[in-house]
Amino acid sequence: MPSRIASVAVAAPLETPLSYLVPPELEEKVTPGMRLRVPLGRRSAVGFVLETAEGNGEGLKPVAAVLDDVPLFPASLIPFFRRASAYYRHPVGEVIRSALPASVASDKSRVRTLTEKIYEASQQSGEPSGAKQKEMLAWLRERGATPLGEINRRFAAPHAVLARLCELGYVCETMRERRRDPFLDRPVAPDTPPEPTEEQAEALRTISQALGAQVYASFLLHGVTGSGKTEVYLRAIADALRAEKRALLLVPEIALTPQLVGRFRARFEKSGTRIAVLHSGLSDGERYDAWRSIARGEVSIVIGARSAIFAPLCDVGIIVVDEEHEGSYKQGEGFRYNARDLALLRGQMAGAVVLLGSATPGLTTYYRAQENLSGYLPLTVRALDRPLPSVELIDLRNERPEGSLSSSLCAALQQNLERGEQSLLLLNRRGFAPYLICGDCGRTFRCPNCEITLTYYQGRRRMLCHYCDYAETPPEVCPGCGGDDVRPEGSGTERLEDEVGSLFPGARIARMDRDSTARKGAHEALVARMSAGEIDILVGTQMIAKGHDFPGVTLVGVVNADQALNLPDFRSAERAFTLLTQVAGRAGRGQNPGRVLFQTWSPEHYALQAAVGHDYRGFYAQEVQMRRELGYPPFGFLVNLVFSGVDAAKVGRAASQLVGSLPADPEVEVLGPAPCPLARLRGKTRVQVLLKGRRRPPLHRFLDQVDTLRRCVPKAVALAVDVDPIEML
DNA sequence: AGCACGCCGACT
DNA sequence: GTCGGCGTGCTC
Repeated sequence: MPSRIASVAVAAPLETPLSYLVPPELEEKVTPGMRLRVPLGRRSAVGFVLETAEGNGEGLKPVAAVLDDVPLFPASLIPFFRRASAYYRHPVGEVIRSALPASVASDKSRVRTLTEKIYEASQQSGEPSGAKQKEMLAWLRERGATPLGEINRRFAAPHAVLARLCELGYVCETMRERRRDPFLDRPVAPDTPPEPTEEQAEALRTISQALGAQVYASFLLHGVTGSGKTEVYLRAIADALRAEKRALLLVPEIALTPQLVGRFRARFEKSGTRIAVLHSGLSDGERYDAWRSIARGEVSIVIGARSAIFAPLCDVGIIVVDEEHEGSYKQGEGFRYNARDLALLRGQMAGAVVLLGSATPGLTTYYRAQENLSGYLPLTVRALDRPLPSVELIDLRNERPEGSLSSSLCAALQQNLERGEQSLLLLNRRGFAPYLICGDCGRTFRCPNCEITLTYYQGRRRMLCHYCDYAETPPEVCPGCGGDDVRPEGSGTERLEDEVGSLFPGARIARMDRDSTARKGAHEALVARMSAGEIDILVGTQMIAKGHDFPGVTLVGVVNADQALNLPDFRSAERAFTLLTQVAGRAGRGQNPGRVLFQTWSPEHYALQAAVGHDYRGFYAQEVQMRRELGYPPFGFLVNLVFSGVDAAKVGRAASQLVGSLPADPEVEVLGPAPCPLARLRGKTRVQVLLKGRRRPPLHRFLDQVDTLRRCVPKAVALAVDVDPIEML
């Protein structure tokens, strides 16, 4: 006898979905996108319905319960989840679980939907007799539907009055699901859209045409810093909304500031367009509310970081990825997806326009545009015709400064202070010093769990590991030789801040890095102080290079421009060029022209030379040649297999064994096993095997072999498959 | 991931 | 003899 069968992605590392019998009384509710409780072995688990069909239900267990009233995501997203799962070699159930807000994915922490009472003036004309009643009714008539919370804020003890107004029929009371969203609480004034420049208008015409065609198209919006990419996003999205479509905007987490959200609200809210903001600062409840609201179709624009690519939005017309080159779009563990790449996939599957924006596009993105695999929309002119800042290199080999700052950089800072203009100093390293060393015996202090030195923090008198939570108090005397000359070596932002403080005693100095912005609101506060001109010199890590427009900054100094170049990674030149170009772009955004100084030991390096000349094309030409010769992206594709476990011998054995059993394949190069650059992390030994292929399909077929062989990897060794890795530390 | 089964060492 | 160690394998 045929029965209803549901294919369920269980939130567990199972390669395939499981089939369950749908009891007749649940048939109506078991539809794609629904969350279920299903029996799994001797326990039960959460699962997501992928599809249902008629079939032979013999031997199948029945669905235990349906956990939602409405699906958590539209059925149209399911093929997308499946493709993402196949591409990144990660179980579908886990893919869906990491897509959903944490509170929904497990049913341990159950989030209750908050409701609130809404009061609205009815059609009934006339006036009540009481003065208080009159006042409140007039207020409600003017405001429209108002939640009780707001009425409470305006009127003291409104209950009796409200009840009477309802009784008389002047006001109706309804319940509504409450939305909690800190970004959307503050009022914003509508903006006046600026007239697009010629280049912006040209880009918008092209995008508009693609939107009209209602088929997939991708574009690179290549705009120098300050050229007005956001205005293009705003207008392109407005265009999509006019065609009854919805929009998704991805931004790097750091850019998720009130400013950006504010610009979108100012542009769209007056027309009643609802915006949802998904960001890491949301509580479980807030995230859940935003998600539900999107799933119910109440939202037209979703703004969010990486994971927003999975937002349950229907009828997506346009997906914008701002700062598409950013590494933060790649999730570094678990389900290791890249939201930028998934944006292209989702756009393809939805027939949407995908707009990738950057001043320094990722090499692969630019290559795709060169090969006409996507459209190319250049913005070369800075708004208000501001010139690009002048960039100079300071050769540290000639200067050999005593502290971190060369005399030229000091002089420039001094000059800027005298003029009353602001400066940024970039040093991409947190803490006081990267390590402590004993001056007598040379002993350094390492993390017992990780293969790195402990970073010294002078303010806190602590040594901290930046990878695990390990912390210890620095010793007074060297535990090895008893010497008392234990001293910090090298410098980080904390030391630089001190140094700058003693060089310029009168200056107002602040520091921006992950440590100084850990507290909620601290980052925002620093940005506000900087914008208000209350800081003369801002010292910081790459955080200062991103997302902010400080018009008062006319000098940018990079303390160690080589740092990014010396990482063991084929992308180090690209990363250095991007960082330097981005930070250089912070100078001279206001009235006065900008000046940028890079301190370096290798001034001849092409990444530095290109950054000096604001020469993306020059950098690209050099870099692409190297990539072509070595078969790196975009001329080849990589998959990194990372083995890790507490027992070093087992990890090594598992890796060698797997590599030994892999069949020879002319299309795939197997490099390794070799220790990861961070050979030990959080107490686990890590070994990697890098797979390299000139073409994607054979490489992915090869991964089927890996999937088969991974069954032989003992449980004590974890194997992570990282498709298109961007950091291999 | 759980959770059980299973096959080897020191205990009532 | 059994309590429990964790290595291996399965979950519709």
